[in-house]
Amino acid sequence: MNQSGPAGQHTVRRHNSALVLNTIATADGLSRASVAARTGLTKATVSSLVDRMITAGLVVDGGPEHRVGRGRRGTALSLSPTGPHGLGVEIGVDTLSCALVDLTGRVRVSWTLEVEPRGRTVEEGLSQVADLVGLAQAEAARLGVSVGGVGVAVPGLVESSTGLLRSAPNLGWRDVPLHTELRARTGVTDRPLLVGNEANLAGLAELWFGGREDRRDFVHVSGEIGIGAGLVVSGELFPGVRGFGGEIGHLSVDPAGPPCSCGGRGCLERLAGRAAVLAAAGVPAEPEGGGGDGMADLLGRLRDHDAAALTAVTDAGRWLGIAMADVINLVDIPTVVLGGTYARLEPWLRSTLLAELDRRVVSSGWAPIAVEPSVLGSRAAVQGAAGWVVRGILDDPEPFLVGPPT
Amino acid sequence: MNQSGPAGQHTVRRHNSALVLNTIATADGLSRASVAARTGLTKATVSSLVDRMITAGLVVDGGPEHRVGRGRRGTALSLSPTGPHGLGVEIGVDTLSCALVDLTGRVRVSWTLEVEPRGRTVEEGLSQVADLVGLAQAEAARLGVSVGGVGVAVPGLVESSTGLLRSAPNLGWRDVPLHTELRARTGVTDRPLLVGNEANLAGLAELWFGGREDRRDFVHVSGEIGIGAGLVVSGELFPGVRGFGGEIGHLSVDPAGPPCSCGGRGCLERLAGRAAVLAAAGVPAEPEGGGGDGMADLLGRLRDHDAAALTAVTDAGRWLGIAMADVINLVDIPTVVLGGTYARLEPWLRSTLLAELDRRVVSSGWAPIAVEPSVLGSRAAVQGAAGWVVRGILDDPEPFLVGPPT
DNA sequence: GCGTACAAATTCAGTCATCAAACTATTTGG
DNA sequence: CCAAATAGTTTGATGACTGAATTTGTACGC
Repeated sequence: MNQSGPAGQHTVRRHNSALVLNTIATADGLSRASVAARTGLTKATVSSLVDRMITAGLVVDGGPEHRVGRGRRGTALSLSPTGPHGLGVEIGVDTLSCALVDLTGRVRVSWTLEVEPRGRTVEEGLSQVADLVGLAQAEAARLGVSVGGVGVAVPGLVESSTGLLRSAPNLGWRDVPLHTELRARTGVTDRPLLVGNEANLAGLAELWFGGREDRRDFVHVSGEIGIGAGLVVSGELFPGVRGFGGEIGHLSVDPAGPPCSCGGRGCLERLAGRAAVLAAAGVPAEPEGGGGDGMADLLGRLRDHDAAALTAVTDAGRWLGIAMADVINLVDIPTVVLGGTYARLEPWLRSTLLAELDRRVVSSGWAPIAVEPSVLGSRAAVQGAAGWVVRGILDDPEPFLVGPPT
Repeated sequence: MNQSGPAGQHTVRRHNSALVLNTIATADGLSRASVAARTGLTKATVSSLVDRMITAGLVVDGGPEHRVGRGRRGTALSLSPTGPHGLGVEIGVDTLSCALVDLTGRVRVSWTLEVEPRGRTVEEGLSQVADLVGLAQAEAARLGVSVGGVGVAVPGLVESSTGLLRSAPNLGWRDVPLHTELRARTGVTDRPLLVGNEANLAGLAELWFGGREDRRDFVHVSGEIGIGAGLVVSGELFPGVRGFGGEIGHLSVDPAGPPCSCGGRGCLERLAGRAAVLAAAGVPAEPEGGGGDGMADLLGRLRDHDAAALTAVTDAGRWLGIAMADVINLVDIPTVVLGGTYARLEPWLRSTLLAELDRRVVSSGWAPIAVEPSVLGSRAAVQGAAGWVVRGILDDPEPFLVGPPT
């Protein structure tokens, strides 16, 4: 049983509102009649629901549609570009990013701040985030749109029930009550403020904005400084019980391998993480303070067929393959999407990765596994964070639909 | 969006019926008033719903409750022991089991047939199953109860959308359309006939009948001939996209380890499976045709503090720990339940297993992991299969609640 | 140029499940 | 023996959907 409460007519309304709004979202420009046909609701019901959404400013009633044949033309419905926006923030290791995204998923404005990497105190970090949110809210006001909520992406383990950041090794943060702190500092108290893991949100961004409406099941691997993953199943994130899911960085791919900072041995991150790959390829170490772009260097070497670079990357593909095989055997997902750094390395990783998958995945015989590079760039996580808010609205628009004055 | 269809009043009824029935199921002997209080529904609504369930024979109106204090006594409601039963079947390697389970989860009758291990053709196997189902149906008729559906547990990969058994190495079966075949052979066409993986169903059995109503999140490891797992999250099985989830038998715990029949190297099953542990402990090989009980032998040696046996089992615990750490890092589950063979070995496995978990699980620092032996015996999978049917009824009783004649 | 066929959208009565509140039934405490 | 408390039923109101009829708008045929 879905431990949910009692249902009443309002529940029906809620459900159908979401259904109609999502239908409009996935197929822009539908008429009321087509929405009715697609959803199985009556034209009358759809009209009633759509009217409320129009008065609430979530949907706009465009001009008449273009269609051949006789009969009256329907009016094209679309998500309102001036409806509530999602505000996404990403707390990166050396950047702080922010984006305003409208209901259709389009990025309206985005900022990226270079910040002092590491060594930042929690206090500094939080006030920087609060400032940025304030800036974005001002911008939203200038654009004349409201902010429907704030989503925050963090490179660490976030307890979903409390919004507590348990551990973010790359930031050097531990046990920071992000949700409470940011509510207080940003003054966002009457709208959702969501905090989530950066890799998970990047996965969701890929789902929503990656142009793969057909693919509703995949693992999105995002290799930035650490390695994380987002498991997307049936078009929804699978975050695990407390929200710590998808932590593939410390899957043990070689129990006899080199020791890792986490205490284990032969962790994926230690063997196929950015630092490990660059080192194995012989790329000079990146200075701690940022600046040097080892990845560009590596890509150059790969294009020049540098032997060490090629070996380093194909080896990484092998380790990644072992880890992904584990993931697929465990949660049975047919597609691997390579994001972050791995997206750019995909051409060179691909063959060894696929070879390991074919060999190790129990179901590979009759259900081949697809490997694809992500189409989103480094902004995936911010977009995911903002999109999270937008999704929340589309999936439950009821709070925005004030009762009609009648 | 939960790609579900339109909602109407009937949807509300459905939801609330399930809610009320589940409330009665989890707390036997409640009165209508208490159900109303717990669910948040009105007394009037609860009365109306309960009445339908009583006329449908799902619920019985017991005598007045015993309670101190003033006020009228309520009438105790319980699940009807003569309501529809779940019929579970387990196709094992050398056994064929079957059980009739009532709505409360009690096993009413159960059979176990020893059958020729392996070498059985699909044809033979299927007709044996059909015969057994026929037998059980006859018994149900004799008891005067109806069969609400049939659940079948198989040691192999079952595609959940089609009920196709893709592969069952230990049976030697491949690509058997179990669902269609069994529908045809058993004549069960108007009631659900569900086919699922044995390890997954054992996990569900642990959830429903293991007396752990509080624990709604765990991995259940069942080590019989092969090693499988059931991931239970928020009180529901997580079967993966196509139903092949939980295949931990071929997680690679040692990439440089011995080759496995699956083509990989150092698979968990190869290192910590029953055969491997027995061999490492120096227990004489079990004859192919069954008979010898190597496990009893092993347990004897363990109690006698036999060095080889102890090392074999603690090593297995270590391998299992590596695999479980991967599982937990990936899907973030706080509890490991050891079922099947491992339940009996738990006292000896425990410490090395826990040690690996503590070391490798990223979240172990602030969220300790519990390890517990299963309380269910070898009948777990059959019970799970039967319980699956019962759950289906409790979670959607509507089909059984014929409209009142009024 | 005009009527007819056709499709979109709205209107309105009907249905149905919930709720709130009043009412009946039962039991205890004073 | 009555007042207070609790269980369960009855009744009318509310709200959301449906289905059919109606209105509005567009194109095609003559």
